[in-house]
Amino acid sequence: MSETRLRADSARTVQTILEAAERTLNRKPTATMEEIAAAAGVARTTVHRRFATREALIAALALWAAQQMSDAVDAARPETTPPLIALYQATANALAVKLSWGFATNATLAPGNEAERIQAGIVERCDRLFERLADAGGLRPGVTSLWARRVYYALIHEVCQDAAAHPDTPFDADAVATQLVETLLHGVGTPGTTL
Amino acid sequence: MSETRLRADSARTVQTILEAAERTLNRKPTATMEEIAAAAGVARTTVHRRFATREALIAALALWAAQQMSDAVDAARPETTPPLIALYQATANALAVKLSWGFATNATLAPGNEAERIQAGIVERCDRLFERLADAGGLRPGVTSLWARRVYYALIHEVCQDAAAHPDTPFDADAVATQLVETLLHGVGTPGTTL
DNA sequence: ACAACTTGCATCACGAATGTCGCAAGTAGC
DNA sequence: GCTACTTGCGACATTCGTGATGCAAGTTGT
Repeated sequence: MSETRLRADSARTVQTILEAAERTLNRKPTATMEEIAAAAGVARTTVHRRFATREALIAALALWAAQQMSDAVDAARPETTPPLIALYQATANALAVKLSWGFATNATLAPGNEAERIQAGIVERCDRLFERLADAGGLRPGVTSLWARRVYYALIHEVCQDAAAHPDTPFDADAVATQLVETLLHGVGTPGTTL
Repeated sequence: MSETRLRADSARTVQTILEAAERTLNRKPTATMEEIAAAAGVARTTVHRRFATREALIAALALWAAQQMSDAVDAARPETTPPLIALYQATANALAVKLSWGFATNATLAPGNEAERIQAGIVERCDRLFERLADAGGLRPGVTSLWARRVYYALIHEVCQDAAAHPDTPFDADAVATQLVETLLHGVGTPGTTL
């Protein structure tokens, strides 16, 4: 386990490649190593020097993004802050990250991946947040914290998909987070309406 | 434009291939023609005889699924039935179809595709349904019919993803549709709660 | 039974993408 | 300035998926 010392430019190259990979794969998930390298402004062989295989590159990308997402959620202190406040904060933070790392956060990973473990950790904290919300009487009767989280995830996904489809229009994370949480809690219907 | 007469077994083969393609590609979107052919119990060359290219196969698959979905929505008479009733009916019908044709309804198509036009038609009818719902006062102020439809689609997608992940557990389309519409209209939160 | 059609199988050509290597040139760090 | 590291470039082998073709065998429909 000898840690090879890296020169400064080397670390920068890795960053550049990861960012370019995200950009490229987000637009076109089947993009080749060639295209990714071109987007990063480096030769294809250089990419292979840093990431032995395509799979390794994507794994590194997913791990990097998962770390960012985990930090973004933690920044909302979901365990201690009042549930609704934490929910809003975590949403705004997560949206910003997911918008920048759309591909990396959705990438299909090989089982046993490190990124998968981190994502599982996020889901866990998210579930606990909704449980706290439920305990505080914030969830309608009949709604489990698990279902709430699934709906929550679905809304985040939808919002990011839409934002990615319109890269020209500006994205106000706070406004979108507000609308998202509002919809999550109250839906789109008039309070009285029912089947 | 001479319509070639087909023998009965030929038509059956096409059906078999399409169903096998759906099954196979749903589990593994990158599956090869070889794997699809194997799943259909035919030789790879036979698949190529029916569908010149892989793209053509997927296009046919998407078209087939889009037709089914369109019919499923129409069966709810979304233009004439009271909005909430139509919404529920269309949901239950659509869920059943989307569960059987998960890959085909999500497949990325080449622009100008026939299936894409049908899907656009569905979206249009769906939007009109939500507009009717809005006109009837069924949507909260501030909620546009477009946002309502986006949330609706997101919920459908989420529910089907989850169902596909647990193929062993039975799927009660009616129960799920009820929960889905309920959540769509009222969200997961307690009525009074707000930010 | 006969003709037309369809399928399976083996084979081939082709292109695309991946991954590896060696060498020359350039750059960071001391 | 010297050394060690990194990069770009060109070349190569390999693998994989696609698509086409010819032929023998089997099936359908009449």
